[in-house]
Amino acid sequence: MAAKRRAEMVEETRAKLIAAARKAFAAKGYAAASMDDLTADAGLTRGALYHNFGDKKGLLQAVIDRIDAEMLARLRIEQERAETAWLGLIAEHVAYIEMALEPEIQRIVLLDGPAVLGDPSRWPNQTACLRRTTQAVQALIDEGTVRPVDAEAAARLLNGAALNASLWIAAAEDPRAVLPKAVEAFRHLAAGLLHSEG
Amino acid sequence: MAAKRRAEMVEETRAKLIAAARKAFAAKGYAAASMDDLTADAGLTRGALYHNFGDKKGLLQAVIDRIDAEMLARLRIEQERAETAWLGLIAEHVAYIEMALEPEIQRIVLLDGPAVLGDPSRWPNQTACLRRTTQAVQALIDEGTVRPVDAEAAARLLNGAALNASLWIAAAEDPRAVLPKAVEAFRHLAAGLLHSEG
DNA sequence: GTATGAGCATACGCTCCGTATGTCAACACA
DNA sequence: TGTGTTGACATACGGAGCGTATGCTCATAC
Repeated sequence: MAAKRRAEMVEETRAKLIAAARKAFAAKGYAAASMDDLTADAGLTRGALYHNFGDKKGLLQAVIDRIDAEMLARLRIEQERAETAWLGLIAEHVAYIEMALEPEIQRIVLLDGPAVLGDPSRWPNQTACLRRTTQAVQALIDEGTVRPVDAEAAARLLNGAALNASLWIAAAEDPRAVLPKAVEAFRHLAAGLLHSEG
Repeated sequence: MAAKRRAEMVEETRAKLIAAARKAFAAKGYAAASMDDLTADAGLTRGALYHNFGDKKGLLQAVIDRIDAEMLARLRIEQERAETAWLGLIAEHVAYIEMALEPEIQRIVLLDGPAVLGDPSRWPNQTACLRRTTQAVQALIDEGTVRPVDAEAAARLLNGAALNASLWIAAAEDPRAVLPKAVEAFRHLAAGLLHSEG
């Protein structure tokens, strides 16, 4: 048990810090979360934090990267379940809307992330979710299902619509009641990208 | 010139503070903007600030209210120019996309605002822009132009799509080049709300 | 076995926010 | 016109938080 490898120790402390930060950022928001508190909560001090992540923003970036990876995995599952590529795209965004209902994702990834780190498309990780949507749209264009629009533009708009749907739902008194309304409206909007079948 | 009314003096200091805050928030972001600096820039001290706006968040709220009012006025103009209500809705959102290109609006209203004050739909002012869109959509549904979806849902999604389009454009290397792509994609998306004409 | 450096803790200074207190001018009223 | 009162703002103070500089400890290399 004792005498662990150095690399293992480091990975362990990094994981502990990310986990503690994730909890603190979700609960209090990035600005109100104290580095002293969250490091102590992980059984460490700010020294470990600055050594591993450089500064507070670096820690936020690490937390977001981790959450983004988890989101990507869940989207992949939704997409693979669908019968067609188009239905897969829709299913992904419905899943995106539902995921954004989770306070953790909303607060950290959708609110504080852009405010602190700038636009997601500039992040090092580039938001794997967005890349994935862009590729999916491009594939649908290539197969002739979707109008020949700019794939990245369409992806950004779809993600934006889904995102705001989530923010709206989350702020509603009864989130579960407005969710179907948002999903329906999203389906109609997305259908605008299809070729009109005359 | 001298011996102004008390009410005038107050309104003047409030205006000076809002103007200075607007500049500082846009340039450095809300978190990095120092209250000492921006009040000094307005020829005042933090005393005036806390007396008039309660705290830093109150000042941000006041700044956003002011910008929001200006945005609303510009949207109104765009809408009134259009020939039909539907085209007016499109024109408004195109204008919204273009407005969101301005760093001031992006930084203050779209990034820091939601992160600091929470979801816009919960703001006291309730984002006049959003209310306006909702009403416009409802009117289009009533006149039979738009499918019978939930008006607020559609409004949120449209605004969200436009917002993300703006963020994307602003982060692009050549904003003016991708703007038409975003506008085109938006038109297609929005068309999904129309009744399919068989 | 020792030297070296990584990994983390401790200590310090600086900035900044919010509040409590003080001061002065404008208004009300006699 | 003189005085009390209150609003508007400045000044002073305390506390918290971030980032850096420094110190300690142990694993790895040779």
